[in-house]
Amino acid sequence: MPDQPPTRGRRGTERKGDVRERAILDTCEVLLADKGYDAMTVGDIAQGAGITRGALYFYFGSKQEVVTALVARTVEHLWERSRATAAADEPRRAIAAAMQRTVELWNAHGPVMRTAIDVSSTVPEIGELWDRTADLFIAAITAVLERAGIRAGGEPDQAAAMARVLCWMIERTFYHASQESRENLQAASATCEHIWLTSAGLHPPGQPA
Amino acid sequence: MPDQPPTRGRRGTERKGDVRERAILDTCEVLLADKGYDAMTVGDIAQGAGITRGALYFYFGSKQEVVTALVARTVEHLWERSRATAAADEPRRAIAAAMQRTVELWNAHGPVMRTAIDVSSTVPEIGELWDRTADLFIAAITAVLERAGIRAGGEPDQAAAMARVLCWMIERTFYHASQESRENLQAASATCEHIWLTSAGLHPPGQPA
DNA sequence: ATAAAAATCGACACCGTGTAGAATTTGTGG
DNA sequence: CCACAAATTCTACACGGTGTCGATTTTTAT
Repeated sequence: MPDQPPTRGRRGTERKGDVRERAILDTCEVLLADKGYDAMTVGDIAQGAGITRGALYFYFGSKQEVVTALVARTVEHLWERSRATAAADEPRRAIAAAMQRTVELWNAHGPVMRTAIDVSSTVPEIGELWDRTADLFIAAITAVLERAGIRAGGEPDQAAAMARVLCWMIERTFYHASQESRENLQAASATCEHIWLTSAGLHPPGQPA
Repeated sequence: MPDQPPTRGRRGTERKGDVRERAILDTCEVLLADKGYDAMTVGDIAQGAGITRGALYFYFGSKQEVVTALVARTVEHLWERSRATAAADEPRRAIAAAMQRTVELWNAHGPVMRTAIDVSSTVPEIGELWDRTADLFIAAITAVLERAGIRAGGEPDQAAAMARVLCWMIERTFYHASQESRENLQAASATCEHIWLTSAGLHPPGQPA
């Protein structure tokens, strides 16, 4: 069991291995951006981190585990920030804020996000991680839609169904746009926001004509 | 085997290899649904088709080529049917028809479609195939949006931008829903259609309340 | 019937993965 | 400083899947 050894004061927790582990994850992120998931070999990661394959297997049981840890580290970042602006703000403002935060995350970690999506179907752990993240988003979108009065449809959870679809729209759009350029991502985000607002029945603020 | 052995008249072009090739592709589709892309080995495909690995490599140069051919065969099916209802019909009817056709394709070949998406980033040929298909869709959606008068926005191609986003929305939603059940897919399709209509400014026909 | 083309097979080399055990470093208390 | 245990690293190996090659058998056309 990972127990806390009698840590002196506060700094006893910085084992050499912790640094290596971070180095491995960092290298992995670079390689992911560089050559992609399947082209990236365990040997590459080890070499980038300054150790041999054998040593890497001391920290992670497999290539998948490395990437899983990297994805976890990345989306965790998102979960915390998500809790902040949960369903507090005014709808239009909440939407804009959420989109902006998401754009920033994709700008900073696009390759990791894209890889997570790509391997979600083949690496169960990553799939679950991603699904949980999506559920968070869907819940947030649902909240906004309901506040805008969307129960209209026959089924009781019309808002949830729409939220799910809108979530996938954003995911997939960001997936593609983040591959092109930051400008593209920003523009795509605006388009998504527009459709989201329209679907919620909220007219875009400064709409000419 | 339902084959015409008499090479009389016109049927001389039915080489034995053509049958095998189809058998390989069929087996591949079954295995894709059964164990997924990476779990599926070239040996598995060969065995399912009743030949050895070595023989399979006479027809296809690699596992990727097999899957590429399978994807091509599947989406080709779509291109033809797409040309029929190009931009002819009345908007609302055109949308409904397109969605229904797409639902049917995903019901019949869900695993192939999902695999195509999954490996699009790692198998360039499949990526191109899929992008071309998406472009077809985007063009069709753009046509509908413009007919509904969507140039409103500042940029000249607001309709195209929205169409792209809507296309990805449908793709991703179908990807997930087709994994669950036919009912789910049908329901998801309805939700997508609703958002599409709303984005086009066309009120859904039988809307209560 | 026969020769070219088409199709099939078995064996081999290559590469990446994951494991095992030995060897080395690091931290700690006597 | 020394010894000992835990943490860390290395080298070597076995396994499985891929793709290639040359030999061999089956089809097909004449």
